[in-house]
Order: sequence, then C-alpha cells, then structure tokens
Amino acid sequence: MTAHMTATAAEILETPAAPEKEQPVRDRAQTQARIFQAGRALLAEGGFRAFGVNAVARKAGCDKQLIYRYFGGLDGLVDAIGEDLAGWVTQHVPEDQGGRFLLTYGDLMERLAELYGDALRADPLMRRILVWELSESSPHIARMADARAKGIAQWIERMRGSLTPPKGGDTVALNAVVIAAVQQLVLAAETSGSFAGLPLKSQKEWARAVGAVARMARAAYV
Amino acid sequence: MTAHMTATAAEILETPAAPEKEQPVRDRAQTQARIFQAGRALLAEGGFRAFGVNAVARKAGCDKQLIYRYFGGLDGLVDAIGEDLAGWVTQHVPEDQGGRFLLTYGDLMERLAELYGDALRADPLMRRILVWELSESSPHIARMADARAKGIAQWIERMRGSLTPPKGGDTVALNAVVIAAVQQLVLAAETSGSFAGLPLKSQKEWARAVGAVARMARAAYV
DNA sequence: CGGCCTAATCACCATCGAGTGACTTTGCCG
DNA sequence: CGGCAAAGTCACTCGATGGTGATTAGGCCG
Repeated sequence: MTAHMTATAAEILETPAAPEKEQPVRDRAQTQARIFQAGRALLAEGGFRAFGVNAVARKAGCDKQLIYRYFGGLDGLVDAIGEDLAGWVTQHVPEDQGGRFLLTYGDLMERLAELYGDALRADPLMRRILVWELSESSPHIARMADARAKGIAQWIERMRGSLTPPKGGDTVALNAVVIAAVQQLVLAAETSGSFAGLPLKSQKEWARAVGAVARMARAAYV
Repeated sequence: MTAHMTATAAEILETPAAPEKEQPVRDRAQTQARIFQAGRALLAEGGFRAFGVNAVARKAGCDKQLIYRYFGGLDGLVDAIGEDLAGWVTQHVPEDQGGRFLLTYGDLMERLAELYGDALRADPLMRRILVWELSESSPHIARMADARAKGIAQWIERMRGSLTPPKGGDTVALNAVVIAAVQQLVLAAETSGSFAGLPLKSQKEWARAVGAVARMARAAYV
C-alpha cells in the first residue's frame, strides 16, 4: 500500500542474495534481498495463489513484519519484483542473428518468435506473471505489461536495421499476433503439455510449433 | 472428492434455473440448479479466486452443506460445470459460412479464427476457465481442454467439406497457432485492453486484430 | 562501559476458509 | 393421524490468512 519504505529493485539486487551465509543476522540489505528472492521464488514455483505475506516470510526465514517494514506490504514487494522485471525483454531476448541472415521482415519476426519463446520457456517467473496478467488487472500488472510491450518494440527497432516493413501490412497487429501465439503456446505447454491437439512437451514438439509460427510470419510479411 | 451424489449437468439443466420463484423451498432439483448456476456465475464473474464453498453457498442462498450433499464438494461442482461445457465448441462456434465462400483452406481457418474469437468474447465463463487452465493443471481442467481440442477438430472436419489441406503444410500445428493467437488476444483484451502495443478495447480494434490473424492464416496455407 | 538506534521477533487480533455432526422442518404415504 | 425419509439449517472445529503494537536483541560510537 504505502511505498515510503520501498527499496528499488536495483538496490536489492546489489546484494546477490548471498547464498553463502544462511543467517548473517542483522544485515538489512541482506534480509531485504532474502525477502525479495523468496517472493520471486514463491511466485515462480506456485504462482500467485501461493503468494502471500505469511508464505513469503516463511520462505525467507524471517518475520512477516519485515515485509511490511522494508517493502510496505505485499503490494510493495510485487512492485519491487515488477520493477526488476521492467527490462526483461531487453535482458532476456538476445539481439543476435544466430548466425543467419535476416533478409526480410518476415525473417525478423520469425527470429523474434523463436527467441521470445525460448526466453519465456526458460523463465518460470515470467510465465507466472503472464498468467497473472490474464487473470486480473491491477496497476502493477498493467505497468509490467506496458514495459514488456515497449521492450518488444525496441527489440524490433534495433534488430530490423535497414529492413523495411512491408508496405500494406499492419505490422503492429501482425507482430502482436505472432507474439500472442507464441505466448499462449508456451503457457499452455507448461500446464497441459499440449494445445488444440498439438503436443508441446518435448523440444522437438516445440520446434514443430515454432516452425508453424515461423511459416506464418514469413508468409504474412509478403 | 467423492462423486456418489454427483448429478449430471444434463439433469441439472433440465430445470431451467427457475428465476420465477426465489425460494421454492424443498425442491431438490431446483436447489441443485441454483447451486450450479451460482457456481457458474461466480466463476464467470470473479474467476477461480472468488470460487469457494462458502461463496457459492452464499450466492445460491442456501447452506454450504448442500453443496457437499448434492455435488460431493467443490470438486464435484467443478466437474458438473466442466461436463456441461464439454460440448462448448460445437454449441457456441457456429458452422455457417456467413454468406461467404470458403475457397481455400486459409479462408476456412480465417473463418474459424473469427468465429472462435467471437464465441470466446461472448462467454466470460469460458474465458475464466481458459485462464484457469493456464494457471494450474488438474484432472477436470485437462478433460475440459481435451474436449475443446476435439471440438475444434470436429468443427474443421465438418466445415472443410471438400477443401483439401495444403500438401506440405503441418495443418495441426498451423491450426494450433491460429487458435493460440486468437485465444491469447481475447484473454489479454479483457484484463489489459491491449496486447504488445495493439489496443483491443473497441470492436474496431478487435476487427483489426482479427484481420491480422486472417491475413496470416490465408498466407500460411499456400 | 553505557546508551541508543535499529534489526528482528513475539504475541496477538479479527477474519475467513473448508469441512463435519447434530439438529429441525416439511411433505408424503400408509 | 403418525411416522419417516428427505430437504434444509445451525453451530461448531480447525487451520491459515492479513495485519498491528509491543517487545527483545544486537552492534556501533562516544
């Protein structure tokens, strides 16, 4: 609720969560980081259902009161986690060409689909947050979604280089569709292991899905 | 948990939820239907977060004990709702051609995307359940997802008539991608009102999104 | 050494959730 | 009319939750 005590994500992450000492006692920054990481872990493992003051405190191995003191409550903690994830796209979706030439705008989008999918599949926390976004709307969540949208836009901006988008195509909409498909498939893969009859468990199966997305992307961009 | 008392969805729906009498007292079928509808409504309105024995009983205007008696608990109620939704695709996604000719397989998929999107946008309950599917995996939920996948497959089967799928294309994967995109966009539209920079609030904005999906579908199927 | 600021914990509250057993009411049928 | 099974309600336990005020414990500095 109140944010007067809230520490920025950057401050917290300076201390690298210190796995060396279990209870270094009396180190505020350390404790703060422990709470922060506990929150992340809890969210990543159990989703927002398992996410609560008591649970976080238990996992962090400290009193829940400290969550209120250092983060101004659960909301503050969520904000901190969200802030930390603001630059997620730029941090987790690489900007290389994987040794291949991106000749058309379609190639570019194909590559984005591939990389975005991989990044998402490697990050349980982000997946949980995406589901969270779908299940309720709140200020924090909206901000995260916005940041991600901007990140994707920037990625495209930087990656496309001299490639020009197709003349008649509605690139914003087409991009959104590609990203949407990838996202839904990744999320569905986790819980149900398949989507609309398409199995999505093994790496090979995932490759098949990505292939389909790629085909559509390339085809759509003239 | 136990299912010995569980009534089938069909049985329940025979009684059309009787909005005429508020408290018809002492009518088991009626009460059962009230509980059933309360569960549906609660799920549709508040999602699975607001879904619980107490809440359902409150909404149904009866004692929660009856939920245990008539449905064998919350799980049983969920099962009943799920059963009722088993034929959702066939019931809610129409099988007409909207007065237009489906000349290619791509046209067919375009039409499916359109109709599936509309059906989903008109059904809050189904949307909630889709999100639910993404946030946890349970037997009920898996069954519902399977039923939906089958429904979609049947829809295509019946609609395609003499149209033949493209030779080289992986239709299963391509279809899954199209459906995935639509689904993700609909779900995102509800909570955040946009997706990856594409606004999704008004009907016009939605049409834009559908247009993009359609373009990709048509392009992908040769 | 002693005080003091602060990290951290303890003890507690109200509330809500699932779940259960005992109870009361009602309609029906002999 | 009497009883009996079914429909429905009540009252409670138990555990977990979010949230708060008072209290303890520890390091640092004069």
